[in-house]
Amino acid sequence: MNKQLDLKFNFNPFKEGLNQVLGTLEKDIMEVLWQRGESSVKNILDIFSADRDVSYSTIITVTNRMAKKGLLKKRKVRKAYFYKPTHTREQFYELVSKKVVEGVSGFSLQTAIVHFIDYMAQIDPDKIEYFSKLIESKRQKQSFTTRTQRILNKGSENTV
Amino acid sequence: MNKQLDLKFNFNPFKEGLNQVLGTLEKDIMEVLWQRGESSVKNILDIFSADRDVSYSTIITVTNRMAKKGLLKKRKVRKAYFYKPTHTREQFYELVSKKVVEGVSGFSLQTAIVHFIDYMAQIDPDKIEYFSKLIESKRQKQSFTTRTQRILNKGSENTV
DNA sequence: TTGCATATTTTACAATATGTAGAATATAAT
DNA sequence: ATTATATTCTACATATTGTAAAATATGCAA
Repeated sequence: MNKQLDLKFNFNPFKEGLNQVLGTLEKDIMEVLWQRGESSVKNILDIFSADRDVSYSTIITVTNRMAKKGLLKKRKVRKAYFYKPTHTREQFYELVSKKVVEGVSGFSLQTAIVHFIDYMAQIDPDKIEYFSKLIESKRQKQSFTTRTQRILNKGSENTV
Repeated sequence: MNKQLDLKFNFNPFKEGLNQVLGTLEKDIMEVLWQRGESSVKNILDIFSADRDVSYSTIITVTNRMAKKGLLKKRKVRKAYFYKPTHTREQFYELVSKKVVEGVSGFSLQTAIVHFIDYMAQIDPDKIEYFSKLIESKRQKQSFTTRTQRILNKGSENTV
């Protein structure tokens, strides 16, 4: 079915950015792959060597685990495997964001609403405008849908 | 300072309700304590015995870990310790919700907004109304603040 | 004060997640 | 066939959560 559903992750709200979802090494590998595109372990290691000191087998272990988790796809080329992200950076952010928003909304919608607006107002007041517009369009669609359904229902009632 | 900040947790959006934040046993213990109020390990065990089969020392281990994590407070009475939640159920939901909303907003505000509204529209269309009102009040406060600040700034400019 | 009932602490094992890497094994190319 | 390279296997460390036996402490009753 949907590949996105294969992806499992935890969200740590006490960390920052991608580290809310990925381990430190996982994140660094992901970044390399998003920037460079499909790469071998060697490739990844070459880019790391500058700043990090991590062994070949460590990278393999982690990339394989990431593949198992649905983060990466493997492709064999000669001797070596090449890895590439299952999703683009944008898709990934989408996925995570969506799942967490749904999660926290399911957890406590009322509270989530309030904190969400608070956060926006505090961090990015301009977003409130954008938000209002989005809401308006949703409301319009909804009332349209509602009206449509009412009509349709009446129609079927009449028919029955 | 703020006790709430002592609380650390992970959020698993693939689980449901309190299990998004707590382990299964942790959650069950928390539920008992919220319902019964401060209780001893014995008390907790008595309530469990009906459905669960878990040992005394297991409960102790877990309650102590929960105390260490900031979920519970211990109080010695005679031989035994009594535990009670650091936060009420409502406070706890507040806390978690807030932290996760802030977390996911920091992760990707734009995306979070969209999915948030989508979720509301889909699950609880009426919430959109409530939401709009909240937004409106925020906008009002903001524009008031902005106006006030503009005036204040002008004042200081004039003064300087 | 001694001993029992009760409670805690200590210790430890299991599973899962993540970081780490040596050793053994496979494989491609010369 | 040998060598360089890559993978797989195995394993250890830390962290979280569930689990509990064994050892130890403690309060009370006789």
